[in-house]
Amino acid sequence: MTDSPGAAFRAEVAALVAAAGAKLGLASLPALEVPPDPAMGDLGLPCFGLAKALRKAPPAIAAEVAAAVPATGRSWVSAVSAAGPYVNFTMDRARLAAAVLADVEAVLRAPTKGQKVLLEHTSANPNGPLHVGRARNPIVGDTLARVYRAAGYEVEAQYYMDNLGRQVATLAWGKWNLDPASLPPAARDKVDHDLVRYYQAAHDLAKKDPAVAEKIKHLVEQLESADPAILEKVRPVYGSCFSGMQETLTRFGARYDSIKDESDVVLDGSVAKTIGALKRLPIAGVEPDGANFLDLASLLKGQKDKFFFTRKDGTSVYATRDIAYHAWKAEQVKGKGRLVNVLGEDHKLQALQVGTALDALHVERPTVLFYSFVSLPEGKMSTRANRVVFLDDLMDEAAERAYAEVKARRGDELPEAQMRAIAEAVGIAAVRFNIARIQPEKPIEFRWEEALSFDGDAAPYLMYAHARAANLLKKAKEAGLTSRGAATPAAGEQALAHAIGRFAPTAEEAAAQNAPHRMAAYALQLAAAFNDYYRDHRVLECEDPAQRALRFGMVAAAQKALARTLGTLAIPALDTM
RNA sequence: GGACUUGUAGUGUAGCUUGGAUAGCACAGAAGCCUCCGGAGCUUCAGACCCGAGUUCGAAUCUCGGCAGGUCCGCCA
Repeated sequence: MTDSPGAAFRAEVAALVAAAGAKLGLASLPALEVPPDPAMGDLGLPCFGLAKALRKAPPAIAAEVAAAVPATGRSWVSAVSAAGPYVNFTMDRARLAAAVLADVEAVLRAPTKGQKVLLEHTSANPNGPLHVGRARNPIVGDTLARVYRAAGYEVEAQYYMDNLGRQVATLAWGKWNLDPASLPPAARDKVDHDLVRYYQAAHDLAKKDPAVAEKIKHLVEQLESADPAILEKVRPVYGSCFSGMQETLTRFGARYDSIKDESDVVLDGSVAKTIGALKRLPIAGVEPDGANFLDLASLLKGQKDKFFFTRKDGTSVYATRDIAYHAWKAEQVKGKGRLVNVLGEDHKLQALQVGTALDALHVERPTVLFYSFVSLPEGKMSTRANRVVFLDDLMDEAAERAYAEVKARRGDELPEAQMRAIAEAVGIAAVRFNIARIQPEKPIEFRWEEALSFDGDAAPYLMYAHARAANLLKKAKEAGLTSRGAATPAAGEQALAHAIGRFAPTAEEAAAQNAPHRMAAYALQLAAAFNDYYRDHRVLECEDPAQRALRFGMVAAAQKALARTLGTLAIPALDTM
């Protein structure tokens, strides 16, 4: 697999700089950086750090280094120049533009990594509808999965079904024992909204009535031991709740490749095995009442030092089963990949405990991407306090507002059904993008106007750029245009090609840093680059056939690049909107 | 109280990992651009690194201390 043009260029510059450094007798060289203005070059070497060793002013050093760069071995480097204290290297952009024109798919393709990424995200308890506070998990997780794929990894996106434990037990007990007539009406006619009423009522009842609390506790115990009979009895309840949640996630564009039940790791003996292994660790200890713990005082600073992995009766806690689950996951990718988790910041301590335990067991720990909460101006989202925005409602509202926009613009030319379909795509993409573009560790205060914004740095801007390209291509094809016999790419083509060429490197960087929001930033840059080109280069009206073919080819390449980029963000690439 | 995390124009953000050349983008504001390949677009103007020390030739970026917001500190999940 050949390197993308950007990677090949960087490697070449590194080799040239190393050769120049050797000629001047320099042991170490500063890191390359990207100049602020592309007119200066594509990579620059700052010479400040060399001033002390050489006892010369940085600009003089830059001139010397530039002169020492060998003239041979230049394939992607078209110019080397000293600019003040920097040595700048310019990429052969005509060659890049030619590569984009010849085979844009090859330019967009990141080299296959031959590595698998098992990526766990969302994994919400199946006891009620998803709200916007939780929605950041599928957005970050699903986008990251798509970015990893674009970066050349094989990805399995997994949902960990927490089907043991109190939440499911409470839901099931409520469903079996409560009279629907005694419950408040469901917020909407959808199974997860219907079922959450039983969960809430049972939860409230357990707080007031010790007998109910005892019954639920007993059910939890039966579940934790993964009693098959009980499991089969509970499964239809949480299963139908999950089907409602899945409907929401599917509409939201989030896809899973697999679902792993928590009960599996109990049934297959992993949990028992994990408990045994943990007990044998040097840092393991036992309380007088029989509860087992790991003493993490020497490993975690300032946190709770005792991490309990069994109760006094010897049963496992959630975190113990999580360790067993991760040991199982590690086995799945052993020697051929790695684990990535997307978790809310409230799981930080728990992830630290699980990770530390995995280290002690010599099992590869996952890398974890934490996101901060989406809260309301009034405070943290809470269903019980009636301070919550459901994802279903947000998507409805987004689609409704988008419909108003489509209707205003295209009302007299498009059929109703098509306008509805466009509105659905635009509205949901806007909601996703408005969160996806923000660095995960930044807290977000939810405001309807911002979540639903269609202006500026937003999904409709990206979708519009693609629709423009697609529409233009359609007309060009009808006019019989092709990209054969194209003229030589000039500055305009080179600028657009440069933006297109950044796709694969951006995906690789975003994957390496677990930073899906970088893909969103890139998408805005690519769309802006296309809009610049579109503004300055008429295609259909171009008189010169060679120029026209060149422009057609560039727009065709840009359309493909935009479609690929939108795909990593789960934004539909519409041909018309 | 402790640990972790965030603080960038009026507002929302990028850049911080790997310190460097005019801190990028958008909304709102001001002024413009369709005899148009769709104006959900484009051009111009104005406006910001929480405070204070330190390290460095150089700090939005690294370190320390404040201040402010968020999260966590269950033999719950």
